[in-house]
Amino acid sequence: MPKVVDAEERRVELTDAAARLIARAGIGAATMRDVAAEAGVTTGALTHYFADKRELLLRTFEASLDGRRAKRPDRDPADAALSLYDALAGALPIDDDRRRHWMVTVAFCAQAAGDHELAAAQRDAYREFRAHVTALVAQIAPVDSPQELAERLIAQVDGVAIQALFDPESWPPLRQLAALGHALETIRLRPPSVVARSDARPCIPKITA
Amino acid sequence: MPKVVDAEERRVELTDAAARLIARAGIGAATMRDVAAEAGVTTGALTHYFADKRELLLRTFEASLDGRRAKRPDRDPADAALSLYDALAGALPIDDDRRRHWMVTVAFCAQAAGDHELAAAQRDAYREFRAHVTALVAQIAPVDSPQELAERLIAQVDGVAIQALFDPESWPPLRQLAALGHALETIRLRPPSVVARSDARPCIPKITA
DNA sequence: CCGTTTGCGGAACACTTGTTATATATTAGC
DNA sequence: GCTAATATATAACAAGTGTTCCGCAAACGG
Repeated sequence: MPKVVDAEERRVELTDAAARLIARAGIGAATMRDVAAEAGVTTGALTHYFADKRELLLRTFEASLDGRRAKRPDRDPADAALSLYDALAGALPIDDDRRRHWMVTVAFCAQAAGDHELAAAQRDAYREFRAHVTALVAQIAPVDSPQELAERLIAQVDGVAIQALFDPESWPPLRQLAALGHALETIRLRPPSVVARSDARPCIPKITA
Repeated sequence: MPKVVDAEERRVELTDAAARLIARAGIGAATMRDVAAEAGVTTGALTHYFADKRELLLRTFEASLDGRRAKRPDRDPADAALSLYDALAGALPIDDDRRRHWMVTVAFCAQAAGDHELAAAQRDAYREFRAHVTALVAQIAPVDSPQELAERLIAQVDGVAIQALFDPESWPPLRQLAALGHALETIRLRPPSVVARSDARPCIPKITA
């Protein structure tokens, strides 16, 4: 056997370069040659690890997802409130990493239009995220529909993220986090069942009017 | 003078074709020739009305914005609540028109990465929308910060829209409108006296920005 | 009716694209 | 050291790209 090289690790390096390039110069600048150059190789290496550009893009998106998941701080799994906060904060473009992931996501969405398989990947990623947040919400607040509450939280965060992406001046990180904090307050404030429960984990103060 | 033709109207026809194509097959399929074909002309006509492809894309985005604005039902301007509902519902992909606009927006965002001018156009469009919604909110609910409430409403709607775009099965129109309705309830449920924002302690872990 | 100006089809151009094929270097097992 | 297999550089290719240019048809002002 020849030169030993972890193919999967190599793929990560390449998709990382692709992500960097996409975030910096847009999907239009992400040509095969340029991605290869960004990774410090040539197209020969690229085609060796990816069947075609479409697969490169798909893997780049998935690798970006995995990267974000891996970067979630591992907290005490019993503390669902903190985990929920981490999950939602992970979707805010408040540092280069998260901003990069959002750029990749936007580029991927644009490419997914008219491409059934890419669209399915995007949809499934969202569904998984929703399931994750829903489970956390269910642990914290036994509302009648944890899924709807989770969707509301995700929508809130994503909406802020979209605006922050192209108007960072109006949305400095602290402001984004403040918006997230406000959204999380609703867990304690709105559902009457939660207000009644006094044993709810008191990470966020219960506000009594 | 030669054949009389309203240049601006012609441009709208062309950008309309571009928008249709982008929504149907993605930004990648929106080549000069294909856009021309979609409009029933050739590239000669396209280049006659737009300096280059970049300008075509920019105008397509702006035309899509204008088109949506024009399609807002003109209600009694005194009824700010209805106007607010219209404005927000206009951002939900609940019919072909609105879905088309969202597809154009996503494609535009993807292209705006790394392009300062396009990014500015996207940002300004958002800011204008925010100002509009803020004004309506201020008319309805005299909260301490109508802008923050407006931002929250917009974020909620946009977040739902993003998810609905690529997972329409999970987000039929009625469900999207239900989410909007729920978001609007907060205006009446949380009057300024109850909000009590000043003493809301953020007992949430800090994240380095 | 004529000259001029505009609208636009159509082809040509220069270049970039994704992809494929080939050559070379590198390494593991024997 | 030989062989075989892999990793990657390099070059070539065909298709498609945005853009430019030319030419003709149409229609207004005179």
